[in-house]
Amino acid sequence: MRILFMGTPDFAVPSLEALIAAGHEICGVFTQPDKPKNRGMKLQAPPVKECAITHNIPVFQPETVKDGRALAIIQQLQPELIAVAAYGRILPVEILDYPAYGCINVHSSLLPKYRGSAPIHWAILNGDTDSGVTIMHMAKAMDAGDIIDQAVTPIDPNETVETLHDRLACMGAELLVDVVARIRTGTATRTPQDENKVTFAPMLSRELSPLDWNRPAKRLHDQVRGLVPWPATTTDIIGQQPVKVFETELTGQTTTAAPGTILAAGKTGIDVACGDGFVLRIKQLQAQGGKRMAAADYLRGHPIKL
RNA sequence: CGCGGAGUAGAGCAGUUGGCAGCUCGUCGGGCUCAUAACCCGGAGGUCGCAGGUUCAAGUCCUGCCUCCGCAA
Repeated sequence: MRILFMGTPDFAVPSLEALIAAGHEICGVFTQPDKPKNRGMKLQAPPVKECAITHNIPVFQPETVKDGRALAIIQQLQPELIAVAAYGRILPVEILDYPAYGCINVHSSLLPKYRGSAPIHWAILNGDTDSGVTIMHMAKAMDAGDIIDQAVTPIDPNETVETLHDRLACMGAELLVDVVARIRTGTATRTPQDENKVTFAPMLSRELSPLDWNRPAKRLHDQVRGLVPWPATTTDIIGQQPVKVFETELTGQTTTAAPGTILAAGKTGIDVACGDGFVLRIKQLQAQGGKRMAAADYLRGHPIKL
């Protein structure tokens, strides 16, 4: 099938590669413009662009898709289908309506749960035990289109956004190829979303970072797992300056110490009392100006007196 | 030229007004113990990121470069 692909970050790359591998004709790739990023504000190409270039696929990076120029490009490319994965732009109806087979999207949640930009993070932040991917038709409202198919995966109680993200990206790619095949043969179904079950996964911000030790250990553990690698969690109970916490472990031990009390600091990590009386062990952290390291490594240069 | 921090033993850090390169952990050897992520004794391990410069003398001061990290996006 002649497909136009739209996507930007790492999450979208497996989908693009899967479509290519499945033998589809990718007539073009839309991705966000290179942006000044990181130290030195150097221009950085989105991962999808890198991927498209290595496959010699024409790349388009319009500043906006809402003026007529994007549509004009699409009309020239004449895709039968537009496949979108984390493109980061809202498509106007003229574009949604253009391809004969419509526009479909890979979304990293089990819609209608977690519409929005950070579904993977919120699934973990909320302590969900399941997640998944949805392929749906695109509608005017964000992530509100009819569902074509979904795939479920359990969330391990200790896994992080990083591993779930990668897994969902692969699952999404696989399901996307599957759905495209069904669309071609006319066997794809579409199921409207239950509007009563809609929830949203808003963008993350650094305001979510501080760890409140008055909260239960499990909730703090979820917070840590759900915010790596960015914005990560922070605490000021270690050292002079706040440190970022990247990995924790529920020890299952209990304590009567006040929340936020450091109970132990050694080779296994830093044990902290939480609001529900359980102990949370910090295993990996990052001090200001330093790099991410095991708590034990940190302690060698920054001993904690109990 | 967005702002700022940092490169010193395998790891994490300290190193004052330039004056013998240190600490904790690990590692190796030995000892103690029913036992250890325990304790005691001993040892090895450094081109102080790279290249120049100043100096009797540079980890330390000056210049350039490389790499890493935080903020901000």
